[in-house]
Parts: sequence; structure tokens; C-alpha cells
Amino acid sequence: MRVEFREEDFKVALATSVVLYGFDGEDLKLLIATKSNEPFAGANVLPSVKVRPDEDTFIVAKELMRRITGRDDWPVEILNAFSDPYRNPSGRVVNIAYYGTLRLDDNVHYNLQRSEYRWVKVNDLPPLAYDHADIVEYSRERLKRRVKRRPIGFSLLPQEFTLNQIQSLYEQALGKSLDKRNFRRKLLKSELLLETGKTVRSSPRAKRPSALFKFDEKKYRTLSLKGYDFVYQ
Amino acid sequence: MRVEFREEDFKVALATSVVLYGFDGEDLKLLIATKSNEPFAGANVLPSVKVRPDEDTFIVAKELMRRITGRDDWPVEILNAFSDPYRNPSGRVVNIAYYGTLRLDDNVHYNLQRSEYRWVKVNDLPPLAYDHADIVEYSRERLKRRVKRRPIGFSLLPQEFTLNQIQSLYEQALGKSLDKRNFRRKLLKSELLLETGKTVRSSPRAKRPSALFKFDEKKYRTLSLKGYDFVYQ
DNA sequence: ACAAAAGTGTTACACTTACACCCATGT
DNA sequence: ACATGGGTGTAAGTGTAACACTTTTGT
Repeated sequence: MRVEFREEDFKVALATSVVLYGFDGEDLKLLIATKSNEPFAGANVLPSVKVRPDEDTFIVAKELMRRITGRDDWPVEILNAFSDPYRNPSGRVVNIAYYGTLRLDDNVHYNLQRSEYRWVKVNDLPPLAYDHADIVEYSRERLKRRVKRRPIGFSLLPQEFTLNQIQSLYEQALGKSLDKRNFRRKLLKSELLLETGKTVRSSPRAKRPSALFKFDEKKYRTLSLKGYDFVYQ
Repeated sequence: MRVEFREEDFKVALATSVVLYGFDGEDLKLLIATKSNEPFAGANVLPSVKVRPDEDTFIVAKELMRRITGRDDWPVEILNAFSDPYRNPSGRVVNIAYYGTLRLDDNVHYNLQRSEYRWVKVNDLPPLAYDHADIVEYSRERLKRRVKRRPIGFSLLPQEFTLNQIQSLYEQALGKSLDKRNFRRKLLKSELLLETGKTVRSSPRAKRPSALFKFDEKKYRTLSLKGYDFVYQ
């Protein structure tokens, strides 16, 4: 096996990109950035930074999220490595991308301080530079899997939400429409939702108010331990 | 965004490990190697090589497989990047691991030329050096997912196989036993198996011979296109 | 009263699970 | 004839999918 590392082998640079999905109660969105410097100045990209040789990619990715949004207290996991030798014109840069899901409320600085960053609807993404469209594509598959197998609402939905909101989130994540009655039956049968007794009007045009639910976190933890799988095909 | 790469950022080395699963008709096995040089001389590891800064990790991984087994014509996909800063004592080495499944027959050099490499039963793995046990653990989850959702037999099973063999493969991959009648019903209903009319005796002790089946590749391709999912929970 | 979105049930079908004995063959 | 592993069926229960109207509320 060719495993003796020599000095000339240590010539690769690392970067990390974060793929952050947020749901504002209406639209599923993705955080993107506009590049200010060359190469690709002005182009849209995923939020990205280089990782110095002594740094941990995960920690750097979390710092990046915190710098942009002011927080990083949501689920984040590694997505994959993107390592095509020519993906970056500056040299051999391996990108180790992370993926997270969060709720877009006032706590996350929804209107990001720096206009460099913005949330865009996932169904309305602009073209992205480098291989970032590939990274997004990959992350969308991951998101679909997560949505199908876990009640992801904890991280994406508001603390209190309507059944129509959660259905809309699922529809946007899976890219297809779902039957309202079947969706509700399945969701309610899981017993992961608690009625709050509260209601909201979904829009000024809506006359009848909608019931608000919240997640039963205790129940979820219990079911999780038992290897519970939600599975929405 | 901190994205200007400088010379001192290009100080990381790349390696790739391959996680190869093989099935010999009886046992599900994993290819491991014994390290001949320091560090960790004598220890068990996944087959691994360094990747030079101008090389493509996937190509290097395929070359490694070919060097060890004489072939590389089976499904291979990226597993993940393993990038803990201190995972390798020689310096910052990011490992981009690949994962493949193959049948262990005479075409693959089952008794590998160099005793450095060997196939071990997945349920009987020795301890591995570096973070290779983590990589294997990760790959086992991937294998489970694949087995559940795709008829993986194409790549792992012999060209002609018995229903007991395929069940044994599934049981080893999923780590649990399955009901024989239910398993057969599900498999036959999928209509992906063709009877060959041939039989074999599974062992010298077995009196009654077992029927041999093969995959209906055409049907599989048709179903695949339609987004068919096998799903064995 | 009407406009708007919220909410609600039934039926047919497909799939899953649990379960134990007979069969074919070689010795 | 017996030992060995190969092979088979049924019934109950559970989940899925398709489908359209009534209810509540604000204006």
C-alpha cells in the first residue's frame, strides 16, 4: 500500500460549505451568498470558507453559520466531500460540506446583517458557481430522506404550527403534493403532535382560523430510542 | 467569507480507503489489509493509499481495488470524508472513502496474491487502526440502506443463486433473521427472479437439492427507471 | 349571504406478520 | 427408513390511496 506521506503530498487545501435549509412557516428556503472577490465575483455560491490545515472542518462550518446567522444551535451533519481535482480554479481544494435545518424566526437573524447573504426559496434557486449546484442537489436528496424517515419538524417548523404548514413543508421538501386527509391521519396517528388549543389565521384573506399544534418532544425521544421510523413514502 | 487561498493553506494530504463487501455464497465478507510499515505496522486496516494533490480520489480508489483484486468492475460509490484533524499521526490527512459490493468468485482473485490482504466475515472483524472502525461502521449503515431499498443481488450474489443464499445475504447485511416464507413471497412477487431450472446441493450433508435462480436484469432496469424501490424493512 | 380556507370519513386494496408441517433426495 | 435441509399456505391485522363535501369564521 502506498501510504508513506511525504512533504509533497501535503499540498491540498480544504474548504467547507454549509447547506442550510430554513422554513419560515410558508416557504422552504436555502441560504446563499454572493461572492465579493475573484474568482467568480458577483456569482452566487453556498456560504463557504477555507479550512486551515490544523482546523476541524465541522468546527469551522459551525463558526461560519454562527457568523452569518448569529446562531448555530440546530442539527448539523456532514453532507459529503466534494473533491473533483479541478472543481476550484485556485488549486486542489477539497470541499467538505455540511448540512443543517433550522426554523426561520426572529431569533435567527432573518434579515441577515450583511446583504452578502440571503435566503432564497428552494424552488427558485439562481445558478451557483463552482460545483455548488451539485452540492445542493446532493443535499436535497438527503433532505428528502430525512423528511421521509424522521419528523424533522423539530428543527424546521416554528414552535407552534398548523397542520397546513407542516404539510406545505413536506410538499416542498419532497417536491410533490400530498393528500390532505391522508397526511393528517398519518401525522395524528403518530401521536407526536400536541394540540395547543390556540389558533391563528393563516392569512388576512383566511376567515376561519387554523389550529396550532406543537411537537411532543418527550414522546419523540421515547419513540426514537425504540428505533421509530416515521417513513412518509 | 474567508476564501482567499494562500500557500500555507495547501498543507493537507489526501488518502482514500476502500470498503469492499463481498459475498461468497455463504458469508458476507469485508476486505482488510495488514499494515507492513510504521505507523501501526502489523495492525489491520482498510485497504488505503495516499492520493497525490493532482489525483482524483475516485480514480485512485479504483486503481487500488484493481491492484488488490485484479478487477474493479462492480458498483462503487463515495462513502464519505473522514477528516478529524488528528486521525492520522503523520499530519493532517483527509480520508475520502469509497464503498463497493462484489461477488466473490474465481474471477475476483479470491485468494489474493499477496497475503497482505484478506477477506474476513463481517461478523468477525478484528480491531482496525486509525479511525477505520468508524469508516466500517458508517459503511455498514450504508449497506443496510442499500439492501433495504435495492435488490443488491446483482453485485453481491453469484450469477445463479438459491433463495436460501439470498436470504442469508440479507440476514447478514441487516444483522437480523428473516422469516423464510415471507421473504420468499416478497422476493418472488417482485418478479425480479428467473428460474434457471437448475439445482445444486448446498452442502454434502444436504440431500435435497436447491433451485437456482438468476436476476431478471431487463426487468430490473425497467422498474428502476420507474423509480422502483424494493424496501425490505 | 358569501367568500375563503379549515377540517373531516369511508372503502377497497395491498402489504405485513405470525406461524408449522410436508417434501424431495441421498445415504 | 431416516436424516437433512428445501420448500410451501393461510388468516388476521395493519397501512395506503383515492376520493368530495361540510364547517367555521370574517367581511
